[in-house]
Amino acid sequence: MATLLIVDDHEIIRKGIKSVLSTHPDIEDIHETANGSDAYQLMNNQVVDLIILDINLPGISGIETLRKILQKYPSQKVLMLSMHENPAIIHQVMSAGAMGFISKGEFAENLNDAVKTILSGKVFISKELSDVVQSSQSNKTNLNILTTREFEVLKLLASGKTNNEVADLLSISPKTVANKLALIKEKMEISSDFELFHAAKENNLI
Amino acid sequence: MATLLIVDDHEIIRKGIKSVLSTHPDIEDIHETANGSDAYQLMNNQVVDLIILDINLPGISGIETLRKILQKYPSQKVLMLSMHENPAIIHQVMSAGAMGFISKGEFAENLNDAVKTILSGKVFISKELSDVVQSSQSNKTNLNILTTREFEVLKLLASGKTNNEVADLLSISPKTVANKLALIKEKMEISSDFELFHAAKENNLI
DNA sequence: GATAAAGAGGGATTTTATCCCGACATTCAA
DNA sequence: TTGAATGTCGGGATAAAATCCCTCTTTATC
Repeated sequence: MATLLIVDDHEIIRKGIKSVLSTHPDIEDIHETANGSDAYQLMNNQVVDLIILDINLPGISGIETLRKILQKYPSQKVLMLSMHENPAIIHQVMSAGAMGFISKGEFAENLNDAVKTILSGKVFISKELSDVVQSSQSNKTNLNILTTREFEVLKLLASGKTNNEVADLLSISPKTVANKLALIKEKMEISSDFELFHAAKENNLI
Repeated sequence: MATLLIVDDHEIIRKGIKSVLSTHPDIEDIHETANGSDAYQLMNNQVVDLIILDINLPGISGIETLRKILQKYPSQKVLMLSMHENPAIIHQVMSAGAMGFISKGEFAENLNDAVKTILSGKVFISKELSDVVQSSQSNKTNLNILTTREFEVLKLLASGKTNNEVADLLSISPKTVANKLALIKEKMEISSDFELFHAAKENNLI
């Protein structure tokens, strides 16, 4: 028998998860919290076999929470849950030590499988998602390839600043900003501002 | 006793809704579909007292679905459901004839109230959200103030087209496109492209 | 018929974008 | 330790886009 902890700020999702898991035979107790700090708190006096952790949490993000928890409890099993299916993020959470990733779209079908797989000590990612991650490893649409300075420029631009404002903030010439932006676009294989915006958003820069 | 129809592409959400409503005494039957067309289909041979309709649906959007349904069944009670709390969208769905709006954040607390209120023939919006809508009526960050042509231009630009491409598509001068864009930004009180993309995305233009 | 609002676009100027280049610093391996 | 590679910063030139202001036509609306 296993103990679970569900961390998600939407009660509706928590109820949905519980409802899906209600048919699962091996679960004896399900705790829930609405945010990362509460989850971290709860773990002081409660051992759980598996944490189902949403990525988009208010306050401390799901990924930060994951890191914090694994730092203190390295063997803690965590299944990450996200609304979106962003390859870079999936890669990020798996590298950080999560035992599984599941998107809300495939949730209902795969959750019981995922829980069972992870409880038995194995990693769970649905075939569809692992394909997505695989194919994204080759292309350049992730931000890892950007230098720190490029990243900085992108972050400021993505937050709505103009070239000139960014130039002022970083004390460099507007010309440099424009040049960096061009380089960023080239590296990320992006042509329109729109795609750039999208990428920035996907990577939680905004 | 009432019959319900839940329309949401995420099974997890549908289960959550059902779970929350399980304590509701007046509901006898709950149907569910994953998209708008299925919902529309189902209504041919099934009368439901209330539809709980997600705004972000694959294919035909929730708002379009709402319009289509109300056109055929003008007295159909519909409670709209959204992940976000965008004043412009709330205003839009309520104007379109929805009987209520509820965001996934406040879902668990307010759903039973909302269902009860709407079934009794009254409109439901939580106090928090009605305040939000109220205060947004004064500022210009919604798209209702755009003319149809401006809207068209914005949609094309937001989809990643350049000024010149948009000009070609609409058979107008690139100059006009630029002028319209400036006007759009002014009306929406937006300075950067990124904010514009943001607004476009919030309003489901992308 | 007058007034207002929407659509289209010219003129001039500033800001960005694009591409290509050079200067300088750091890092890393031969 | 000396290249080679890479990162950072920007100039030059040209093209595209944005910005602000103004004119003109069409279409409602009163």
